[in-house]
Amino acid sequence: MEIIYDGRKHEFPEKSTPIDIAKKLDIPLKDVVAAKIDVGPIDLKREIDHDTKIEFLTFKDKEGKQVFWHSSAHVLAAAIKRLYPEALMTLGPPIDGGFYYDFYNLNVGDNDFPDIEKEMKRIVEADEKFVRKEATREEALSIFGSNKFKVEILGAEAKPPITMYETGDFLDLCRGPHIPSTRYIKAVKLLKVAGAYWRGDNKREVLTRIYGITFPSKQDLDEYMAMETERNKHDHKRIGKELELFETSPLSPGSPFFLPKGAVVYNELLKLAREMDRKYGYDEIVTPIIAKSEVWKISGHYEKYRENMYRVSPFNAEEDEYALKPMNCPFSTVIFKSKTRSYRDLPLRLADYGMLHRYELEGTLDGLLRTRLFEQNDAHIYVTEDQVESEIMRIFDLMEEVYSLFKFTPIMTLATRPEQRIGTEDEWNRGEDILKNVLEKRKYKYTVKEGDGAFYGPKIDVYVLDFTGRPESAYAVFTVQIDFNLAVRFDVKYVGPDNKEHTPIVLHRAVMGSIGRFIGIILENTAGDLPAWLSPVQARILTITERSSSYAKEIFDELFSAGIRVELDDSNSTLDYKIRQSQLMKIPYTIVIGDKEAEKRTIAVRSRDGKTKYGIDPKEFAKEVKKTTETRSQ
RNA sequence: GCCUCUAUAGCUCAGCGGCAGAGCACCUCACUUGUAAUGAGGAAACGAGGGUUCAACUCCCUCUAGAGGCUCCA
Repeated sequence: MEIIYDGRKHEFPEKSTPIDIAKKLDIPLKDVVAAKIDVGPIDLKREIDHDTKIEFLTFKDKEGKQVFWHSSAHVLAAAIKRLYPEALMTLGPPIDGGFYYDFYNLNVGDNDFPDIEKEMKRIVEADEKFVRKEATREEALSIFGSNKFKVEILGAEAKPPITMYETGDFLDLCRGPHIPSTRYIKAVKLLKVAGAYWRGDNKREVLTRIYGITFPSKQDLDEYMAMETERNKHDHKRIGKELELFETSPLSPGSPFFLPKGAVVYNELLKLAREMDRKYGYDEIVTPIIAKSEVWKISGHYEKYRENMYRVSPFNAEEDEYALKPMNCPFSTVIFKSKTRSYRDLPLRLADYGMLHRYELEGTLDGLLRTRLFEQNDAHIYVTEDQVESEIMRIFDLMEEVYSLFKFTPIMTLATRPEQRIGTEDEWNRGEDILKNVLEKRKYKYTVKEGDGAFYGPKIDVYVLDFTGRPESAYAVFTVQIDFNLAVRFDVKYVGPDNKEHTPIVLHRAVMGSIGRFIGIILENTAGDLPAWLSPVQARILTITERSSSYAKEIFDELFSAGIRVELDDSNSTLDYKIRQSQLMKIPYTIVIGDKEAEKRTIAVRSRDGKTKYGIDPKEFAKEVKKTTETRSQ
């Protein structure tokens, strides 16, 4: 078959699939589908619209979803145009979970959704065809000239011929492709309305962004809604409240208050962090939480980061300004410089778990995941140039050991040189090469974020997905950064084998992002079913009647002195009730004590999945729990 | 910081321009129970400050806090 793409003819075997074509021409699959409209049938999961004979991908394919939702965005825009003629259309792309469309000069809230949805359904039921039209730039400008956003698009990126799609009385600039007709959209749901900046630039116009999702059947929508409900169960803020782990208070917005149970989890993770750091050759240091702002002026952060710092003046205004530290970096230099260092001292690994304060903007706070106060399991490693790679490998060894304890799906990114940066091109080249090299050697899948590095060096970040696997809700948990800046700024030197002074390179790393964030991520991933070693209460003892109270107390004492985190519930409510409470608190082991147990001096152990074992020896149980706690097995 | 929304009891949620409602949790009493909610009774709330009104929890404004986005970010 013959395919015309970009003005040139390409010859393909008759049975070529769009995937083959996309690969050969090195273009996105969806463009092939668009091109294919004029080409004729190709063997792929597909549907053909019986009226238009247009072939399109089914909703089941990822590309098909994108096409479907993109078309839905057009339907939304068409509905808005009818209901709010004064609104200006801008852009409306498909996204991972649906689509959005940005409007200028539109003021709606979610209470308007029912009306908009109704209008969309009207368009859907009208069975409007998506008709592709072509125009020259001049023709397009005459059509969209009154819309400055469309004019900007036409000026900036659209290459002639300009393509437009018409749906009924609605015409929009669009590359396509689209589904043949609106009638394939069987279920419509608008999700949320949000403000967004034109071109993502917070100095440009604020647009009204409406998010929505559509499906080819009502049933798909129902499934989606069920999934959303399930997702809600994984919300760490909810879980934190229900399991009595942490609170938030207007007394200190953005700073979590860990309750006794939450503090147990917190400290268990700190313990893990310390054990790992010890194993991998780190020394822990403890440094001030507040210091003269001078420090950040030297480091360069003051210039860039001042707005996010908690700055304080002591009693006399003339005194130097102080600031709560937003990062630990500069303090490790004081430790390094406390004596003359030799190349034999390197790598020097200094771990610092200091409390950090960053005045994050109000709208960005998010439970434990984004806070104003947090504690990183942070470290700074001073290395010579030829130690950089092996040291980063070692950091990843540590990371893998920690992450193997959790069922995480990590996403890795390599962030490269930003526009505003310090250090030589040569340093950046070498730094980025080393990071790339490490990623390749470890066979990690990663994406490159061009220009996203720190001003002082490139970095690798690791994000963890929540249980729905949606990348937009991923938070960075791990980071490793190469820093060309710190040692220079603070005049840090070591003596090399040549008996001359050299400037070390500093590596920054954080394994858990912050302890609090890590807890949040774990809660989202487990829905609160923490592994026994991390559970604030590992076992709860329930009595069936008051007759068993004294034996239950004996068991409690025994487990407690064995170091197990145990609770006793000998209240006089029913067993069913107590079981339910224990289950709701997600306690790994529920121990039931009745007459039979007291008589035989055993316990009955119910695990979280509802399975119960009777006649267990309490000593054996204690031993088992202690072992799983120490080895951190599931 | 920007956009939209929200704020009623410890929690989840009703409600209305004219006396504040429920379920769970809590307290008391009864019940003494074998693997996900025993029954009865009781105590407990309209985020803060202005304004409109005879009257505001309800309408308007400001503030504070929260949710979801945007911009940021461990």
